[in-house]
Amino acid sequence: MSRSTSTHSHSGRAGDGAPTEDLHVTIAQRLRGDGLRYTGSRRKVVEVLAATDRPLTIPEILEQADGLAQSSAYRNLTELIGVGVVHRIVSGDEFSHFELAEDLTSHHHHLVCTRCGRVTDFTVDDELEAALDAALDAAARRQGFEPEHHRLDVGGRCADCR
Amino acid sequence: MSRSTSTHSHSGRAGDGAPTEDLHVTIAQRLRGDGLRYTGSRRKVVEVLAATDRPLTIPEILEQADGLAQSSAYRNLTELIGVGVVHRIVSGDEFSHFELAEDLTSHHHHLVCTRCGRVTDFTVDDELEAALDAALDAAARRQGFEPEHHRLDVGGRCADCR
DNA sequence: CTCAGTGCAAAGGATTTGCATGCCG
DNA sequence: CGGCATGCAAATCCTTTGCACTGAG
Repeated sequence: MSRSTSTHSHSGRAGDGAPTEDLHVTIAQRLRGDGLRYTGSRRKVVEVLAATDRPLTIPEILEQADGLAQSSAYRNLTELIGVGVVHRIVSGDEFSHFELAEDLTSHHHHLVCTRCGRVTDFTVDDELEAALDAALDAAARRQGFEPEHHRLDVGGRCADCR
Repeated sequence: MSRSTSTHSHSGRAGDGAPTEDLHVTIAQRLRGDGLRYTGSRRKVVEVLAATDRPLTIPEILEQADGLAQSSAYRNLTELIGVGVVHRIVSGDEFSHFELAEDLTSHHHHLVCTRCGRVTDFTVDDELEAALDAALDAAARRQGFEPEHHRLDVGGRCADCR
């Protein structure tokens, strides 16, 4: 839960200095809670994900995590997903995209380019989000469904592919 | 493209009699427009999808399309998707789910069970849907993104898996 | 020391594709 | 008849897994 107290909402850059150090502390704790270690590889993966403002694919992650084996990347991500630190996005037929879990960043949605597959984040007005949440909850329960989260993707052409 | 002028929105059941006959006419036309044929296999696939009220997987489709080869089912679905008659849903790691395109049915969203993978349809209030649509459009364009459609999925536990 | 983590290579599994044949128009 | 459609089997390709070794506590 711990809504990260990070001063800035991880605008884009970062991933190095100390501003996000508490992020790593939080993650280390969650992993430890499951008897897992926050190794250099895992931290590197997290740093790569934290340094960008959009979900990344395995190839993109490996590109920045010098020397990390592909299988290790997949395994690390699986563990991180297991402790709720990372979220996986499946969008299309290509590679899956990975991002830090929303409770480590903030609730947002995705713009998925139907041409190049690129995924970008975006948010909607809080008020609308609340109304949406309430409506979804009601509609789901009406069918005996217990809602846990919602995912809102907008498909279309990104600025580069228009 | 071509906002179909189909009169009714095909409620749910059906798939046999004549009430949905114009659905097949529409589909046949779209296929023909691309030099493709509306064969028995393809019609069968469409009938299976039209006869249910939720997206189906390839195994589920094959179960009802007696004798159809798996590769043909995939190929038929690919062609049908190509002419905008069928839509593919990727939700998780398992099989993809397929459903008739929204302009042949009606705009709706999905409840995806995180345990058994089952996908069910649901809709939200028209007013909220309109507000949502406007907000998404604005947010997308703000990033130079040309929105084409939106997909709203709610993850959670279905009635059987609670 | 002990056990989780890692790399490498092989296995898995949903989906795609090559090829010869069947069938609609 | 000509070309799309279909089956079957083999190939793809992202992702997972087996195994032996390395490393952190």
